[in-house]
Amino acid sequence: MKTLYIIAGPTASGKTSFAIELAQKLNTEIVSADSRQIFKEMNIGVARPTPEELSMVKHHLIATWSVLEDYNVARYEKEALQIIDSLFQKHDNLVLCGGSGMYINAIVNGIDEMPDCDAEIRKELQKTFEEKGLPYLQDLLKEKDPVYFSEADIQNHRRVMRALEVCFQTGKPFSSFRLDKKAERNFNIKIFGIEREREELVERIDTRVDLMMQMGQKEEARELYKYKDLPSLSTVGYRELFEYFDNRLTLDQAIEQIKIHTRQYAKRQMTWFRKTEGINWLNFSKGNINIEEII
RNA sequence: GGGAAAGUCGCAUAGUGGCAAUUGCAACAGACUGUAAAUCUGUCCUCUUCGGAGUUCGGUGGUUCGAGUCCACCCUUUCCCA
Repeated sequence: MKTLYIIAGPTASGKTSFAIELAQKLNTEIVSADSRQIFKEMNIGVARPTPEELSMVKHHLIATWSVLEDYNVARYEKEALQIIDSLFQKHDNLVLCGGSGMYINAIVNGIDEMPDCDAEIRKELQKTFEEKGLPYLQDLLKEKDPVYFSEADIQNHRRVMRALEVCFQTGKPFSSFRLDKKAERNFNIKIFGIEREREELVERIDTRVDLMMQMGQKEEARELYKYKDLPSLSTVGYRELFEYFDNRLTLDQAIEQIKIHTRQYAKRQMTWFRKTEGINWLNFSKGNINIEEII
C-alpha cells in the first residue's frame, strides 16, 4: 500500500526543510500544497524553496502557474491527485507539504464536484455587492437557497457570493451540490503538523521577513504591482508593499505590517490544523524529531 | 523663569454633567466545500451560578442627587517665549 506523508503547519515553522529531509529518507519526491508558491511570478515573498532545496528533491506544483490564471482548490485537487497517482507508479511513499489547509483538506477528504461558473457571473455579483451591499445579496440568497442561507456564515460576503454564483450558473441551489462526501483515496495518509512555541514562531517570522527584504522582496513586489488587483496578489508580503508604493505607508510601516499579518496568518493556519482529524503534532520547539520514528 | 495645550481600558482615538465609557489597531478564541497567505465571527477593566456584582478615565480634595466631563491645588508630558 502506498503512503502519502503530509507535512502541514503554520508559515515559518520549518516545513520545507523537514519535508526535504523526509523525502530524502524515503527516497521520494515532494508535492506542494501551497496556494501561493504555485505561482511562478511569486518567489521571495512566498518563501518558495531555494534553487538548492529544489535540486535536493524533486518538487511538484511549485511555480507552475501564472498569477493571471484563475487558480482554485478544485483545480488543485485534480492536478495534485493526478501527480500523486503518477508518482505512486514509481514510489511507495510521497511527501505532500504545505500550509494551505483547504488544499490539504481537498487531498485528504476531497471536495464536492461543482459546475464551473462563468467569470461574468462573479463580476456581476461583485458589482451588485458594491452597489447594493451585503443585505441585498443576503436576501437574494435567502430566496435562491434557503437551506444554505440558514446554515452559512451570512456575514461573509465571499460565502454569500460564491453560493449565489453557483445558483445563478446552474439554476439550482448551491446547497444541492454540497454533498460533503468523503473521497475515497487508494493510498494511506499520514498527517504531521509542525508546531512551535508562539514566541519562537514570532521570532522566526520576523527574521524571515527581514531576510525577504534583504533578498529583494520590494523589487519583486514592484514587478507585480501591475497585478495588484488580482486575487493571487492579495497576499501577505505584497499588499503591504503595494500600499507603500501608493504612499499610504512608509517602508518601515509596511515591513512591520507584513510581520504582523504573517503572525495572524500563522494563527489562522493553526486554528485550521488544530481541528484536522488524525494529525500528529511534532513540536519543533521541544527538541529534535527523529524522522526514523515517524516513518 | 513666563505663557499655551494636554494626560481616557496594551497603543492610538471619541466623549464637555447620567458612562464600564466611542472607534481603529494589536492580542486572544473560533468559522471555513472553487478568491483560502483570502474572507468572516466572537471576546477584549476585574469577578460571575451570565441575572448581575465590584472597581475605573494622571493624583488629592471640592461643587453636585449624580463628575472622565465643572472648580482648586499638585504631578507629568509637549509646544511657544526667555
